[in-house]
Amino acid sequence: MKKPLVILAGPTAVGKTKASIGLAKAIGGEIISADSMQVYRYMDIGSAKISPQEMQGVPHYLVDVLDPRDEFHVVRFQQMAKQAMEEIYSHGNIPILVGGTGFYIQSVLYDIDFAADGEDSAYRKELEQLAQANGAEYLHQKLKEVDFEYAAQVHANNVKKVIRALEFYHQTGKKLSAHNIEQRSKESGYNFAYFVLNDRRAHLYQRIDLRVEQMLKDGLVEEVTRLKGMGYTRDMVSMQGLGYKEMLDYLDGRISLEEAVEIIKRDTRHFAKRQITWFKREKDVCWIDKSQLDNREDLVLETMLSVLRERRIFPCTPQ
RNA sequence: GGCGCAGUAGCCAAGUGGUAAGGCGUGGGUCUGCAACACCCUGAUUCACCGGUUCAAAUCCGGUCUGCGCCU
Repeated sequence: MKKPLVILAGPTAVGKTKASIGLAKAIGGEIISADSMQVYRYMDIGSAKISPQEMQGVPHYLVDVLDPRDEFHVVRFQQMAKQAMEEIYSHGNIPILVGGTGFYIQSVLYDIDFAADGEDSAYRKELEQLAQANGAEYLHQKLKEVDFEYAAQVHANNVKKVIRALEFYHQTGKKLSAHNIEQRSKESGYNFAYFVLNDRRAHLYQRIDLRVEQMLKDGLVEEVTRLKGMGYTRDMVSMQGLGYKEMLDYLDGRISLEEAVEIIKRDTRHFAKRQITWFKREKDVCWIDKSQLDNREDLVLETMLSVLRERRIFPCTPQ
């Protein structure tokens, strides 16, 4: 019997957090954050982290658990999320995965096997230097020799991905392209419902702008100043988050505050667009368009509950 | 009213006789260990309008309109 799993995803600033609380309370769920920034401590404003009051007693996992110095990536997320799910199941509750990082969600939903053991930083560095010295084409050519199919898929300019594919081959002796095909064909081991909360593009963009303004009022500059003072620097994954890297640029005098704010707004819009693109090709997704529900939270919740009942993830309580 | 300068895609903008660079935005997409990352694709049958010169005009000439500046 497959275990139940509820997913609530969507682009940044649609209102996932708010919807997630109502949902959790309605079905007796506990929330696992699928967010690459809210895991970090001290990064509250810029990551739009849920506050303890907002949680309203609903248990949350993977929020505030890492130091900004720590590395965070899919594999780590997958491990931590699975562990949290075990705990939630042991309580007899339903885990709700809430967040906007599609890749992270996919990693647990389909239990993707990332194979190999960790990264080979020495080898990576070597490849990076090769790319630097001989150009991206050169590295892409090398990839062609070991994994023609993957090389055909990935653009030579996408050095990061080319390096990973080469590293994968270096570590496992297998082609990443073959591995991907294998993983892609997997069926989910969960009885799941995958909701994607969405809104009209123009309205979403408007919300993003407003939210960035609000972050400023809430003290984003002060937050980043504090982080900088604690010794966190831009080469850390955490400091590459939206709103953080731009504020560091401002604090270092590279750009004005106005420029930083404009860049944050623009890049957040770009980000939201990319998120939507991701969810569009995800299969078995249930889209919930807020604009078609008059932006009413009760209707959003009711829509989700009816799907859950239909799939028998959340049993209809006998009247 | 007179003189001068300007008018090129949603915005910025190159091009000054040979068949419309580029950037930004927008839209679409890729992604299987950095994913709030990285990367790819994406507009002008036409250069304010009308007419003329020329084999050929965004580019030259005349007129009209609009904006800006100066003068009266």
